[in-house]
Amino acid sequence: MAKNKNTEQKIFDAATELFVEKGVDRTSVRDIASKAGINLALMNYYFRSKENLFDAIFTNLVQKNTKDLIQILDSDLALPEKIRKYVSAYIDILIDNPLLVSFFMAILHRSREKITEMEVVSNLYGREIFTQQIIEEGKKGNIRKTDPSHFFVDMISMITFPFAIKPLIKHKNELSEEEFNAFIEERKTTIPEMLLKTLQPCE
Amino acid sequence: MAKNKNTEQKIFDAATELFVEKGVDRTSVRDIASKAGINLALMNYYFRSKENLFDAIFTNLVQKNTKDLIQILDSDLALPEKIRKYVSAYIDILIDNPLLVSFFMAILHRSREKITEMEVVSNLYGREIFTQQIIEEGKKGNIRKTDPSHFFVDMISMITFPFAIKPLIKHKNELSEEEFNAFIEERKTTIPEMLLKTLQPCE
DNA sequence: ATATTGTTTTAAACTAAATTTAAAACGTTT
DNA sequence: AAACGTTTTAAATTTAGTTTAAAACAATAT
Repeated sequence: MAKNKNTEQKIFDAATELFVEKGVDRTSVRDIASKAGINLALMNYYFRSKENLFDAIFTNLVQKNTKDLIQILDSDLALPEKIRKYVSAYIDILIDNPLLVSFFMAILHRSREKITEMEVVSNLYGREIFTQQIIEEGKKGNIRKTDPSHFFVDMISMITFPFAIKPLIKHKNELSEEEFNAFIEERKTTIPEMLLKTLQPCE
Repeated sequence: MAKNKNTEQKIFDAATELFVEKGVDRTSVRDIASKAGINLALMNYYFRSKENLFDAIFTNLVQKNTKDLIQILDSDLALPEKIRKYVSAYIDILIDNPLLVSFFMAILHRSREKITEMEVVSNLYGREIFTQQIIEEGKKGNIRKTDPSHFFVDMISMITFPFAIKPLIKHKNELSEEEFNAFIEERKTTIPEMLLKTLQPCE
């Protein structure tokens, strides 16, 4: 009974480490088995396939890291504060978890449709409270009338995409790793600035 | 002599079609050979590897489609007009070439570094004239002083990323294919609006 | 016209990786 | 300790990409 959980966990842990280290595709099931000190076939016994194992790890990783994000969107903070916090928290997560970015890329690559089926991801998108908040504030005239679906897409695009093209940004701006991180840190203020400016009612 | 070009082209065409249809990873070299009606080994004879064939197709595709984009950025149009045209042209390209998006994802997935080495892609990024224009206009006080590298990243993020997460957007907003395209069409105006608003000097 | 040389094509082999199978080992329950 | 379910193992199978060695073909020189 203890051994049971143990083996499954050993596979999970070994795979996680290797996936971070070498990327999903460059990690073979044999690598995982050898690192976990188990037989090759056990990977298929516990997780039906490498793909499945990947999903399990990804789901776990997203779940752990995105609770806060959802809480922020669903909170009763005022829009400016909420947006600043959200952007900042989201960026911190992506800085701390390079794995998350490459996993996301891996999924978008394999089959873009798949992302829809993954509840953990789907859950992050289009929170009702935040959507309503933008509509309400628009009605009240506190902000310019804004389509929440565009606004949300704008926001997550500006947060996420730069991580996807990190090597390109580094190369084109001749940034070291630290300088890239500084660049990203700057975005914690530039992105909310831009978003809030669009929301301004003043013409 | 004719046969020569013929075979190479047949491989190229068959691979392109299959890559669109099933994605790069789910297309085997045997599929390509069979569709092109050629022997398996010819794929390696003409293109050294599947990866190479992929690169050839991608490079060709990008080259064909991005000449206009570069021209717009390098033109002497005023900023507002330039931004509107660029966003619109870029979106049109991505609507017309779903392959471009999935290829881009494929590359970012395999090795994010690779994108840096691909001149066709690297060329699109950080055009000197556009960068200078933003700095100059800032100095003249025509626009708010703006960091061109952030501005450019914001722009391409908002243009590109929504295509990457198309299934998620469709699903969450319950959009049909046509409605998604309409949504994207709207972005031809919302994105420039947002970008131009950030540039406004008025405080 | 035929031999030589270079190019293109073929069939078969090789390699590496994921997955499946069938049986052995282990534990629990009766 | 017998029977049953669970876990583990070693070996086989399958699927891909790539390589090899030779055959077919084409062009040119003898």
